[in-house]
Amino acid sequence: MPTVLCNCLALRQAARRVTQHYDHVLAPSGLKTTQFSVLAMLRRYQPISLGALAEHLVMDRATLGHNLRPLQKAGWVSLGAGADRRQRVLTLTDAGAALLTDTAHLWRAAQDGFEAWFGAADAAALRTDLAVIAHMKPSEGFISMPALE
Amino acid sequence: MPTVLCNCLALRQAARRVTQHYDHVLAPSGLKTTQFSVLAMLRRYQPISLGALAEHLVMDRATLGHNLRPLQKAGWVSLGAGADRRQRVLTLTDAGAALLTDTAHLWRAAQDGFEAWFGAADAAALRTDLAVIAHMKPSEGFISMPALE
DNA sequence: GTGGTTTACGGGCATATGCCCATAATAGTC
DNA sequence: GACTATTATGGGCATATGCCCGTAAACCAC
Repeated sequence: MPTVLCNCLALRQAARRVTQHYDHVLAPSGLKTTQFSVLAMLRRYQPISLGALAEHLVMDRATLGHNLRPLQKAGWVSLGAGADRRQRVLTLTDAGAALLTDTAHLWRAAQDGFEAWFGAADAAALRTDLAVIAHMKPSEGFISMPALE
Repeated sequence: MPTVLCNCLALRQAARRVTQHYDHVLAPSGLKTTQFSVLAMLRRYQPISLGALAEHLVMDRATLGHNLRPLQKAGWVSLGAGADRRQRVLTLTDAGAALLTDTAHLWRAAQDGFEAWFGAADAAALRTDLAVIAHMKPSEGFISMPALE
């Protein structure tokens, strides 16, 4: 088993492999894993601003903005105006909600397939570790810009 | 601590966050984390074909082909012809090797910064898990295309 | 209420990721 | 040796990722 020393490379490699698996299983729905994640998170928190949803997704605001483009074009997501006229409030359209419901069993299959191989308990423990990493803050000691400049 | 149920989303979120950290620290070198990984892996295995290097990186061949473009343009990587005229044999140029040497301390700083926060032993254990995931094969029971089609 | 600061987005740029298909070369078969 | 199958790569397409900068709105003094 080849292991790499770099924590970042190890994470990216694993993410690539697992994304391939989920993408394959989700393919019949026409959704990619990232898109499914956006829609699922949106369903949970709608109505919500672009920035707030990006935080939930641990994603750059601009990235989410770009990723929403195909979802709007497909008619799954609606961008309305919020009370604050700077904000754009996101909601799931009926078509988006229906698609999410229809795709749930595919996600379940991908999730079950992975956990059957890796172990459900191991997967849960791993997710906990990953959540800690995903939500770390520089103020907690994680140094993004060390004394190198 | 918000945790997500989806293993894939958890992995991608953590990968995004950690990539940001490494990218920030590597920024003075002009290299992104992915580019550093490609150059480092190439140094270790050169001379090597595109396909073989892609396997080491757990990356799609076409993706590596695209990622090599800016590295060639910058003069860090050289593509020569191999014994098999289908193959393109990759080697690190002198400039590429020098850049890698000069950037090593930045990668070390990023690595140390992460491990100081997450714990070196925990990070090593996590990398082991991630390596298992990155190198899983469908034949080992990981079902990429389940009985859904 | 004017002016400076912060916040929220969008556009542009570059890279990252991976699929599909086409092309070219090798290998295998008879 | 010709035909087929496999392998290695490149080009095109679409999405993913995140930076920077500009614009507009809200907030915050005073």
